[in-house]
Amino acid sequence: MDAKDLLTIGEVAHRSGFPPSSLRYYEREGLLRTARTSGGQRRYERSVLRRLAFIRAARTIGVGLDEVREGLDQLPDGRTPTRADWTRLSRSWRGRLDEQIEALVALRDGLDSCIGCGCLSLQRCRLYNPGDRAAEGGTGAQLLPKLLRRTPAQGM
Amino acid sequence: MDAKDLLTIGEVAHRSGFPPSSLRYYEREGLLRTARTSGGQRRYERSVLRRLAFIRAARTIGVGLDEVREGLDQLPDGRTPTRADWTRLSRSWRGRLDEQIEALVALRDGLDSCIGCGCLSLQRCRLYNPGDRAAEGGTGAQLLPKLLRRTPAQGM
DNA sequence: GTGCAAGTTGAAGTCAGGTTGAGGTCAAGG
DNA sequence: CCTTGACCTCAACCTGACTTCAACTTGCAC
Repeated sequence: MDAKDLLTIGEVAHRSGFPPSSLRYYEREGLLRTARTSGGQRRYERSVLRRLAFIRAARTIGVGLDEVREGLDQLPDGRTPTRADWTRLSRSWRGRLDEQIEALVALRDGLDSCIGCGCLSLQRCRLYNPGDRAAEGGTGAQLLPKLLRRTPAQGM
Repeated sequence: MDAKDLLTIGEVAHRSGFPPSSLRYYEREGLLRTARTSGGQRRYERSVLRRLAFIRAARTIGVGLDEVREGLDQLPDGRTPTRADWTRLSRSWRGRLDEQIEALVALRDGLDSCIGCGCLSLQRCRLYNPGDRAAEGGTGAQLLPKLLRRTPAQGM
């Protein structure tokens, strides 16, 4: 924890797999805090790697940065987060993952029956017309949570 | 199939659940073709509803518009698509869905073990460090296919 | 004390998948 | 014929998560 343990942005980038631009971006967005040298360069504590690991996992399962920030904000500010702290955070995603899986399985099964029947009917097909809403409702119900839609993710 | 069977954009919007703006957008993007009245207004064949149902299902499972277009392009141009045509298209998504589910399940199981061990370690944790690449590789392997990342999707 | 890789900033650009708005036109009922 | 709601186009804007750029500064090795 001496000053000499601090990492440069390049080192953090290398060890975390996030490019420096993302690290700066996360800082701007309030997900990370950094110390600075007298000259203004960022110096990261080792613990940032854990935070970044958390962020990566969150992003991977589709948690948006806002929510990630909320999660991270719940970590104790002074002391080093304990195992229990991280566990609590992770557990909520377990539920999210379960939901996502459930939604996908339902969709797959719906697709199966569609293939079976060959219908693809607006009127009858479960997959294409989730809420049995045929030619009625306005906005069109979404079967899957928005989370599950894909993202560009052209970088990395 | 008389001229009188044609639908206005408003009717299609209502029946399909897509807002008119999306219908116009899909047309610009080459996913839909429309007839026009002498005055330039769109008139849709009834079959567009089926196409739109397909598009909705595709989008729901995270297929991008490019790929949807490719799929639709494989439909016979002259004749009405048969059951077999739609089935062939749908079947390829079945594979995609299976992949997505598999990836999520793997992720969930990884998360389970993380919660179990409370580690969340960059060095050891499967979830946070998928490729066992700890502090080595440059870009950082992605556990999930890009498809699975979420998208803003603020509209609808 | 100098060279230069690595760091800094703010502004702007990118991507998909649309939406919104202004300003104008169409079509159908009365 | 006239009104009115539905429709038209084109351009600009939106979100989220970043990346890229230009112009400049730091910090460390030699």
